[in-house]
Amino acid sequence: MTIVEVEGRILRLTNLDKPMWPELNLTKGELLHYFAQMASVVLPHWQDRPMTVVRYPHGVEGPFFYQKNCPSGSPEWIHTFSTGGTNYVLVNDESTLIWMVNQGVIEFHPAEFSAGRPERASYAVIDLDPTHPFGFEAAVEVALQCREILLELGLRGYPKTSGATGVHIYIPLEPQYTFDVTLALAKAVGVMLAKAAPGLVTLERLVKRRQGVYVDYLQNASSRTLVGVYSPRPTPSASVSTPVTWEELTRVHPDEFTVRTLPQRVNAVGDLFAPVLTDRQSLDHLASLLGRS
DNA sequence: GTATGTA
DNA sequence: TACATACAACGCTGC
DNA sequence: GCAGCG
Ligand SMILES: [Mn+2]
Ligand SMILES: [Mn+2]
Repeated sequence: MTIVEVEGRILRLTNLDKPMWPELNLTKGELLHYFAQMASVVLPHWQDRPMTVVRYPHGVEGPFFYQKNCPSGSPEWIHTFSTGGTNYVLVNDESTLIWMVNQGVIEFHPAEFSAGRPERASYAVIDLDPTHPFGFEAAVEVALQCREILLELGLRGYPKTSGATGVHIYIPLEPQYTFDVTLALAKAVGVMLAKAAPGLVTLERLVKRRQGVYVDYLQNASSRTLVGVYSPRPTPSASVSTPVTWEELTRVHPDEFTVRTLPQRVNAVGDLFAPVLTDRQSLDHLASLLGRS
């Protein structure tokens, strides 16, 4: 056991040599180091967002479980937010982040709203999920189409890899729109994509009938979460959900962005998702499109 | 990974 | 003391 | 009504 001090708080870190990705010999200690390096970039994106996490106490090859409620026995300085009978952790500082990673958390899924305004979405999201044998390249093709459609609608979107084979496009918004509005927007974009690229894009909800890149517009709901930006994934490569520019989207592969490579990249290119925090857009000019659906 | 319940 | 168990569910959709 | 979905 190792005692560290983070932001003046004493943390007991356990099993630092435990392999979280045994195949890569990537330990919990190294994962903690990743988050220590990334904290200043990650925390603004997760601030005040009720957090769902996925824990792998024995590494990615072992069993996992989702966690929404702040567990009993957590430090008293952990901030929480209660809604609908669930007491969520707010990952608002580095000490909370480090404490959670020591608990075996690998995936962080922040809510799409802020605790301060739980009825209003911070962004709409276009979640592109390719089915087998379609892959990341197909998702990218749809993402680029999506960029054009959004621009025609007068909107700017910001892409990131999901860390698996998909792409997430965030459309940051003025915090005044409810989730029925963001759902209507994503659905309208999905319909336009399906029209522009039939055979490649699908809105089929039944997995066994689905073929192509699924536009998962139903992710736009207050009860839904998406893997957060800069969150690791329990993949063989220890990939990370990573913001990319539209220009590089066509020449990257999600497995090149990992727990081991991301700190260097962020030092080089900065936080490409920073605009998601500042470029808050209006949907008022789309009232007729989003009116009723 | 840790708290809690039960034998 | 030892061992088992919990740790998320919500709301919509298509049949 | 209920299974399927993420
Ligand atoms: Mn996805
Ligand atoms: Mn999805």
